[in-house]
Amino acid sequence: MDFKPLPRSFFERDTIEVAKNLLGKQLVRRTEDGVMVAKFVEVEAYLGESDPACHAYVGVTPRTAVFFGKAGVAYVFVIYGIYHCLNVITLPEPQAGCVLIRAVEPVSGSDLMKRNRQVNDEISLTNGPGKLTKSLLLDRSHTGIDMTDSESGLLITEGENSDFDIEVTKRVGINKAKDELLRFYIKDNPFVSYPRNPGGKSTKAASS
DNA sequence: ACAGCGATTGACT
DNA sequence: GTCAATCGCTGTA
Repeated sequence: MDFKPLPRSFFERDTIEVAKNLLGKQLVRRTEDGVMVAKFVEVEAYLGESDPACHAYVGVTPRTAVFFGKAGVAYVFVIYGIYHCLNVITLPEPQAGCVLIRAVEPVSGSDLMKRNRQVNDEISLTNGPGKLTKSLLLDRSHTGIDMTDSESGLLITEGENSDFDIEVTKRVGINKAKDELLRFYIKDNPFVSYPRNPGGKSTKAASS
């Protein structure tokens, strides 16, 4: 199976722009057991050194070095010692920023995802940041993978359509900069995680 | 070396 | 609605 990844220039833009434009695009995950494809339906923007909620707020450390490198690279971290969260690095080097992938919708390979996560329910397969990483077999070892490389085991491609509304709300589960409206998701998509729309606004999908 | 904490989830009252 | 699981990262010593 051959996939054409989005170019690095797509990710070398303002983090909010990248976040909104990632909705509807597709994540391709290749493993020894098969290929899984999923559509981005919910994301959050983390704005780098100026954003108290962003890991890169503390500057360059062993963990955050990847933020200051190339855009389009994966950053996966462990949360609560149990779950993993997938992010995509944004902005031209050496600026820091990332987009957290909070939910995706399976496009193909959901049988493999079910096996990876030991569940049968389609919705609960990928409707949360810790759930989708388990379904797609992602962990810290994937930090640094270039998702603009067609040979990569993890890459991002164009989506099927961009005909949807985008809703905007506060980010979920954080204690710093909690009022910033930096969570974006596809309106009415069943794979979007809780909470649905706590005082959010709706806008038309941005093209590209 | 070690204490405190966290971009979550699932189980339980 | 509440709460615990569990460990990598960071700051402090």
